[in-house]
Amino acid sequence: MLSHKAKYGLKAAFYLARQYEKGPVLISDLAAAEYIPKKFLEHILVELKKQGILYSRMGKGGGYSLAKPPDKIFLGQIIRILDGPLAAVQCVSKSAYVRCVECKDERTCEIRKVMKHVRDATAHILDRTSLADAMHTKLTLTK
Amino acid sequence: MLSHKAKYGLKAAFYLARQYEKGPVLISDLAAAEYIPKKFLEHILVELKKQGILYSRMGKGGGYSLAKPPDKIFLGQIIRILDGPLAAVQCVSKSAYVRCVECKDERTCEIRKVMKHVRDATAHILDRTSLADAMHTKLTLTK
DNA sequence: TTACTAATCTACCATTTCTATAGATTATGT
DNA sequence: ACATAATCTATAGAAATGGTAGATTAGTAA
Repeated sequence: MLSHKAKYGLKAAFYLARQYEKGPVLISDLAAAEYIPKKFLEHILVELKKQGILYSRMGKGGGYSLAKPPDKIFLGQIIRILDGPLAAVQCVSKSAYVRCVECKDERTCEIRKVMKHVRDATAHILDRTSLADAMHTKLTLTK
Repeated sequence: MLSHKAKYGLKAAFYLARQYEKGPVLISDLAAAEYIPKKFLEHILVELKKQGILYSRMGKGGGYSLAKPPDKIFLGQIIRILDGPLAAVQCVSKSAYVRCVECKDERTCEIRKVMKHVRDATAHILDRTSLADAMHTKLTLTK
């Protein structure tokens, strides 16, 4: 399950994408517009800034904006920053591989086999869908 | 991320699948064989039994076994029972739909759009892969 | 009917993670 | 110098997670 944190982060990113090149946005405005607790949002934005997704300025006329154009920011990046690896089991993660302690033989582990497929399928979507894609493309909603 | 609970549950299910039609298996044996804390495993097995995945008998000669053949039990069922819905956001779940409180318009929500794809992709895999499939089929490991 | 076996039930607890808030501080523009 | 707006540090409540303990009930075999 996506945490609130990641959900808020995505919402913020989309909001900033809609304001892209229209000047910086105040945390307060963002929080109010997307119904996100302001103080919580602060933490989220700082993390996204540290990872190069957002840009910010202090003081008068300051605020937050995207550090890159909306078609260069992918949902997978944002989710990994805020929720950690996409993989359902760590032994199948590319960005944060860790061997399962109780695993006797990784090569024959059925769970690993299947979860690797799942990981690849979700990464395939989330690492190719940019903010711009999600906003503009009419993604065919399967039923 | 898959919880330990679900991981243990899957491991237990695969173990019982390998013992299918060879008589009941003791919780203690299962726990020892798969390195699962016995008392914790108890809870997991009960849940899987309640949902019709497993069958059990008390007393001498008792133990646990699969309630259905390994090709009739799908990983998605087990994971849902132990970890809840597969969907990353509830508003996209088929088995446990809940509207997102802060959502202004579900039809235009970008997060929902993308996460629906992700849900469909993972459900497509997990609801079609049976214990037997995962054990026998040589699933092509994508790279 | 007694003894043994093995699952079941109820309750509890420690730890971590998640979500959120408070207040002081630092940077910036005018 | 002043107002503004992000940043930093610390904290705290709530929920989820992982795990344990002990008494109880159901079934088997003698």
